[in-house]
Amino acid sequence: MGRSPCCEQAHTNRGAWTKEEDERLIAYINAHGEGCWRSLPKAAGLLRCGKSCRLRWMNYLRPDLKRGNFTEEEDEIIINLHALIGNKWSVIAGRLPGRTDNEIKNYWNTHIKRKLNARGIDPQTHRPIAGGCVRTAEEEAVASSNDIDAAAAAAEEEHSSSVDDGDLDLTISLRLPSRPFKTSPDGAATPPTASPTICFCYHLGFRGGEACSCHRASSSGYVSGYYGFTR
DNA sequence: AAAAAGATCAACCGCTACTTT
DNA sequence: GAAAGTAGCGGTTGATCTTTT
Repeated sequence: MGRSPCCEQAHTNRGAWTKEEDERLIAYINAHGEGCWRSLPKAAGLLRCGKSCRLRWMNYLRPDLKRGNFTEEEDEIIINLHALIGNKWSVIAGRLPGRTDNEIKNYWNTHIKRKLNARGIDPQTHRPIAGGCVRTAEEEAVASSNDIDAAAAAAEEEHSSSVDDGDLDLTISLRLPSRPFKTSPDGAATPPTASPTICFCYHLGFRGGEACSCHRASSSGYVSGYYGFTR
């Protein structure tokens, strides 16, 4: 599918934003609200692409942003959530009011990775470094689910003790194919079309505890992951 | 004081998911 | 159902700042 460029490269400014550009963007959004980023630059009189405007607003100009160092409490929340859901920076940011996904991503790469390494923990797997033993695929799968449970429990404990707006709840279900793979004349096996899935339903502390969005299953993936939230 | 190395973070790029036609 | 348009996400880059030699 073809995509048109998000902006006319030749007629847009790039690089650092000037004070005047910031002021224009703030004034425009204060007057008209967020929305339709593509047409915003023209309407606001900015020589920027919509993407750039959105990023600038979301990460630096929004009035509800919290600047300054991360607290120990925030560190632990980030670590626990990362153990649970991986590099879902926007989801993690959603649990830290005033923090942005970009800020958390940068903080993770510059501080927390090192912090975990210093603790002897692999930042990607959240397992002790220098394990040494080799697991089979089945053992790996079981171990992974146990790790997720542990991370969920840790995150829930952390969350309930430090964040005042809800509980963390993790639900994991596994759905295996109820029908066998089809075999084509050339011998190639193809999955059944009834979209068998392994469904991960994460509910990260949103009041109401709505069930996951499994009904929105990806049509392309045999294995799918979901995390659906409500406030 | 100057240069080099390392750390930080704002911004861009490419992609995917979602929505509309 | 397919194509096109848009918003948002995550990875990466590069400019700038800070620390070390």
